[in-house]
Amino acid sequence: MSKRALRATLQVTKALADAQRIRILMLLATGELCVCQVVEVLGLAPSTVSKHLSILTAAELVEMRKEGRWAYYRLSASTTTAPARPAWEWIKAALKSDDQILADRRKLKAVMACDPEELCRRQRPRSERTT
Amino acid sequence: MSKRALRATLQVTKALADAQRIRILMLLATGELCVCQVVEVLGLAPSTVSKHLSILTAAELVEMRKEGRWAYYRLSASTTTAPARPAWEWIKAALKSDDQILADRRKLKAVMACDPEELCRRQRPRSERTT
DNA sequence: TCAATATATCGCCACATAACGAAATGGTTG
DNA sequence: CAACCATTTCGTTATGTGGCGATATATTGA
Repeated sequence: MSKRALRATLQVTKALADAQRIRILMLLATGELCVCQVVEVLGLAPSTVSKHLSILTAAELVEMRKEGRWAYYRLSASTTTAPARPAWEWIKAALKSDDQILADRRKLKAVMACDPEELCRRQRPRSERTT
Repeated sequence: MSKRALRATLQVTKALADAQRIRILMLLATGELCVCQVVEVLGLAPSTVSKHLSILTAAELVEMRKEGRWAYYRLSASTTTAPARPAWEWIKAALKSDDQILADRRKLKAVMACDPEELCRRQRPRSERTT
């Protein structure tokens, strides 16, 4: 935390400077989620969500756990405990009653109701009809 | 703090997601400065610095005071006291011993030694020779 | 009023970045 | 092994943003 602190700090602030990534963090605040669940709530392409998650991971705001074909993401220990925590607490508090965030949470509840298998099936490209 | 909190929050995180703006905030942490002093330390064009300051002002991280032709900027009350404060405290602490930031502080000390009039004279375009 | 001047705004250019679809990857299951 | 599948990586495109110089604005002082 001496030479290149600015670089590291900017990686975090840049990660936080995007609406979709904030939405993802707020979703993960409710607990661990797999990629397809985030995709379903945000309504973005899987590749896009994956990119956002990799940016959050690089900034150490988020951690990943692989289980078979599924990837589960959660807030990292450093987000909830380490130096960056105050920043995160501020954002979390500020957005507690934001319309978009509340809508996301409602949608998440619905998404959590059906299992990931079903979600992924729905997200598959339409071009897979018959061969 | 209910409907458009995300928009407001993003304005702050985006303002913090740029190296030059962080450098400016860290300079202002030492006290009020006028534009030409910031220009001298950062080594950027006055118009560029002015833009950065307006972005910081829009995010309410910084406040301005005009005195004659000079504009003096300082950290805003909301930066140092309001909700965003934890985020700022985190950044300030993280960059306390960053090389770039330390270099800026050293340069600022030199810049503070001569008065603004002199700084502005040096910053004027060379094309003003004779008519 | 007019010239000088500190800062702000505007127009432009170069580069960064978010989004997507297509293809690659790594893992599971038949 | 081969088909399948969730996720990631890659290539492309559209938009956003930082930088500068030129110009505009507002203030001082002659």
